[in-house]
Amino acid sequence: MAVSLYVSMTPEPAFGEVNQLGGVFVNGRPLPNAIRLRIVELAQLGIRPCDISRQLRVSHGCVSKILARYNETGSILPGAIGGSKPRVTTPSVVKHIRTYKQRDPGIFAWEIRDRLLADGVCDKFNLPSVSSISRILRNKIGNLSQQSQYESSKQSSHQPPQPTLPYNHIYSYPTPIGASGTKVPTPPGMHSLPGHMAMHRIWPSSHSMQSGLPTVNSYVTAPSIPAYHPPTPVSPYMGYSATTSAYVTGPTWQPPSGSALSHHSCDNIASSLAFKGMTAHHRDTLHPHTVSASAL
DNA sequence: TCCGTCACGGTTGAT
DNA sequence: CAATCAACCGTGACG
Repeated sequence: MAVSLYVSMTPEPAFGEVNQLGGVFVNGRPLPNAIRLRIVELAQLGIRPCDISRQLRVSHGCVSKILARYNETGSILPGAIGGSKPRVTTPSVVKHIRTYKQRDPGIFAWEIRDRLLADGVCDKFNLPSVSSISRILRNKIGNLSQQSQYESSKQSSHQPPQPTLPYNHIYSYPTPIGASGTKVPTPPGMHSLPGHMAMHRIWPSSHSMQSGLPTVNSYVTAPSIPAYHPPTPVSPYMGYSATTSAYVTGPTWQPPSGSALSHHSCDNIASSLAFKGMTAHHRDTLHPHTVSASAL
């Protein structure tokens, strides 16, 4: 069912839906990291998934999924949503194209294409089309002199996180998940979490979790689930604030763009429990498609 | 009653 | 610049 809580008709996500357990969620969007974290923590305390489900008012399917993922990958974080993997324009290909272009600025796209094939950079299956190469030349290599590389253009380009950051980046993906295999060619072992700029915008979580693990009791002992709080148009997750006031000092829901982000680094949970024990390495198993780029 | 799984309707972001 | 597409999401229902 998931009663919809549209308050008036605001197009913004200043609403949520209520599941059968009375929990608030936003369809299509991940649960806040704070909730994910609590699911894992409660599970680690030996609380059964069904109880976690009831306590946090998250569907048991979701609890199951999050716990399963955590057990498998060590991450509480959701996967990378959206986007599509570069099918042919992998960083390696871009790099080669760039090299060709540097060596011969007058080179044609079709010549580049031939060379990619000839040099074994691509085979006939992943050979970029001429138009793709043109686009690469235009978009990614357009300014050879100042950009060192595709990667750097991707990563160093956002020095101060702009409010227009893509949503996905609010999550700190301490894993190739976010960078998921081919997306961002983050070398293994990286811990270049965008974590410091994570989550400010949306999820009300983790602000008050200054240091690592919050003591679980802070919410475990909460008066278990007062009657569902009628949500206000503020944050779809404010229902949680009732039981876990510690979590909800954060910003309320903001429209995904243009909102003034008050940035203090806050995504500590990612670094604390986002991974069991491990800090920055060993993430190979993380994603079913941690593919291809590894071969680069 | 618990829990794993999956269809569904949804969002997101690269191409 | 809009559309497309494939990734992911949590819910809810089934077994």
